[in-house]
Amino acid sequence: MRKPEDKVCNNNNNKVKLRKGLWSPEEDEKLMKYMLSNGQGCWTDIARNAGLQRCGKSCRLRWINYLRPDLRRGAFSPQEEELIIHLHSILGNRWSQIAARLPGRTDNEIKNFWNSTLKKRMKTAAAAAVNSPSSSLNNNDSTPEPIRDDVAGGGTMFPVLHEHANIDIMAATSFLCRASPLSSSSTSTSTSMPCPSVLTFDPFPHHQLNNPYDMSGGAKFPFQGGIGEGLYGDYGILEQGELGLCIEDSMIGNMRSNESCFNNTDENQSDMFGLENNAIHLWNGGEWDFEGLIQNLSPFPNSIDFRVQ
DNA sequence: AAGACTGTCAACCGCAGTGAG
DNA sequence: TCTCACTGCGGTTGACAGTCT
Repeated sequence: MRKPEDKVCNNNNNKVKLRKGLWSPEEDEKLMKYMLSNGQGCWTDIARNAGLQRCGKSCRLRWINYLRPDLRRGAFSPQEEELIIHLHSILGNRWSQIAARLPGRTDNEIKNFWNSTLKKRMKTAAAAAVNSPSSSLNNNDSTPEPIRDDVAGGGTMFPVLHEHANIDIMAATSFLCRASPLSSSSTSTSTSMPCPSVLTFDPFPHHQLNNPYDMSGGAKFPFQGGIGEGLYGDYGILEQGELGLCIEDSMIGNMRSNESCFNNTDENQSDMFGLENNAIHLWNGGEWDFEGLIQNLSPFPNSIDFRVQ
């Protein structure tokens, strides 16, 4: 925690000493009273009108992260933990978006929780999975080991398999499945390594989510830029320009599966998709892109069977 | 008991996006 | 079109608390 300190700032041409550091109960009370009676507005004005020697930015942060009446305080529930893990596997470090799906929780809170607790837990779980005797990665079979980013190094939770000329979709999906720390159906956080009955993986690494794929001029290779972190669950979220690809794990053995590929071209919204009865269900009306997928999967085993549901 | 180490979390910083003038 | 203020976001810092040695 920072000690309160004063800083001389030029605020509206007036030399005003702005306080920094921890908020005192008196400051909290001033801000709370002002916000409850006047509501949200320009934070610079709020800071001034509430009689606080704080910058607007500091007031905003204090209100959002601590004073807001609708904040849910206390430890994260197991359900919340699982949701955070799941959402992070989809959204990456987009804490505000994750927080938006957890009522009463702030992005700062979730970020802290992730960095202090969940990241370590996931790393441990992933290491255990890789070191597991049952892991194919330790087997001396002929399956080439996918190249992966380290969990910490990549800043992401799950292994990232990069596109390489000889990447093997079978090995990749198998790897993701075995390395997955989460069950697709479990409702409780688990550190065991169940193999999900349905494996969904996101072909795009999280760091590319802000750079939606350019779908102009034909579909892009869905693994372009790397096979990304897995979406371990029975639903997911597609942002604009993202393709989704789902493979039913139980069919990996003979490389025949119920597959779908779609992309979301709506810049204003995310698409939820889910799996049910081996079919992909898409809400909000994403645009299917089977031709592109099939075309772009041509370098891969042709025994994969894609069907429109 | 005390110092070292580690975890937690509030708050700051810098950057990017946006809108008004 | 440009500038500037404001807002929101993610990364980082640093103080305190708890645990370990």
